[in-house]
Amino acid sequence: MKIRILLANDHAIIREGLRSLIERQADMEVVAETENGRSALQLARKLTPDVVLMDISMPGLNGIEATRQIVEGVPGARVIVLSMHSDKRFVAETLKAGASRYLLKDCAFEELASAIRSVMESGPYPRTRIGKTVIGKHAHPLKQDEHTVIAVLTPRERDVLQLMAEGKTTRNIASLLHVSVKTVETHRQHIMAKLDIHSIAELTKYAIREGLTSL
Amino acid sequence: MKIRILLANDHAIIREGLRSLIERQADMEVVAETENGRSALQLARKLTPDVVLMDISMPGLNGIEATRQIVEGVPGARVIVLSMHSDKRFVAETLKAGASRYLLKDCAFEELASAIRSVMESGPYPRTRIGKTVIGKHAHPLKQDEHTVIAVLTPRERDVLQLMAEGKTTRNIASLLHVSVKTVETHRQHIMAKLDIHSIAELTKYAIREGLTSL
DNA sequence: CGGAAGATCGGGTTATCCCCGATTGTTTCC
DNA sequence: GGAAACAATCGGGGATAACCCGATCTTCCG
Repeated sequence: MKIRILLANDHAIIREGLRSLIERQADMEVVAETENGRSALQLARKLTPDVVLMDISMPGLNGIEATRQIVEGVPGARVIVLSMHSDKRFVAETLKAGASRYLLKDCAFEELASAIRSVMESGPYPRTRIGKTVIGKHAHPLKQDEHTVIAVLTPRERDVLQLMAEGKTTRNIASLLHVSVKTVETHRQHIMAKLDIHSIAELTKYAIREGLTSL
Repeated sequence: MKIRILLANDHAIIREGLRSLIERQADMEVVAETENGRSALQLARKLTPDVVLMDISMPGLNGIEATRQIVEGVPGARVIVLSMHSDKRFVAETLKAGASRYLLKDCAFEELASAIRSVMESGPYPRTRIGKTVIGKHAHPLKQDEHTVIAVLTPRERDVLQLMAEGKTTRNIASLLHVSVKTVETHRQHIMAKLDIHSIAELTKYAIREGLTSL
């Protein structure tokens, strides 16, 4: 019995590409595809696929909300979200909505295929250990945030990083923290050394991902 | 003789999907694929493909600038841009950069295939009637985003902003764009003046919001 | 106690920032 | 068709900030 897959993605050519790749797998088949979240839900109810391959950004019902409703309303259906966003909050939202996996679009198809097989091996409702499973799963595409800011950076360094990511100058930060400019510079150097990030831009992105500042 | 195609797209799984679809066509073959604009240029120079299938948003050199340089530097190469942006100014910029076609990602693969064959039939430089052909193609989803980068910043300034937001230094950007450090500095000043943003951190956030770079 | 880690600062070198101006080519507009 | 505006390119030079080295002091813990 092949793994029955439903494709939900708003770009036709990407759906076709995925379908073409999936159909090369002997143990998988695409039972339907759709371009929006609402019909994804309807098709899932009607066809009860084993796996729904879901995009986040779709017109109408978005991927996260569609995931929530499919997981609740279609027994046995696992949802794998394929997204271009590596933002942690997207990931958290998606998993909270009941998705079994969260993969980035710059993963290889082989990773997707093994993710599909993997969620089939676990039961239909692997939600109890989603946290561990999935966080572990996307450890690589999210480029090693095993060591989150809290683990690696000291409290003072986090203060400095946050202010940097908010666009404050070194001098500004120094006066805000009531220390000398040199101290702030040292903190910044330590931050950059620890994270192996050597530009304000990348540091800002890191801080955003870690929730130290917002867009 | 098959049509020799170079794939440039920053998402691995989309590249694989496109490759899979293209390889089903008897008259086409994928000679190489890459995830960034700069190596697309290098590969195009080295392999002289018939068609470069280009994504707009790519790290390093973006698709528009890569298109410009490929059209100028690789005789006989036609560039077809595959984008998710239906914004008019993106289209205009892309075509001005010398692309032969501008297709949206929600087109069917069949449209892409016929576009590839079509640009092969016209000469290597069919730039004269690009306008009509392509504008007609994506006539449906045109929306004006007045407040985006496109309205305010010039193409070159967007290039610079993107590279800045990716953490490149001024010197680095200068060598990437083949201009002097002074030129990049001027662009940066213009960007900051136009946007009234005066820190790399805030500029990075702006670039992320505007889709010029990702987290 | 000894030693690691955190927070604080300084000196000197290098790079960047920011004001100015200047040239060339293209687009636009009356 | 010519003026005007814009875009892209570069340079000088002084102020500023970042970068790399090291150094002190405290705290905390085995």
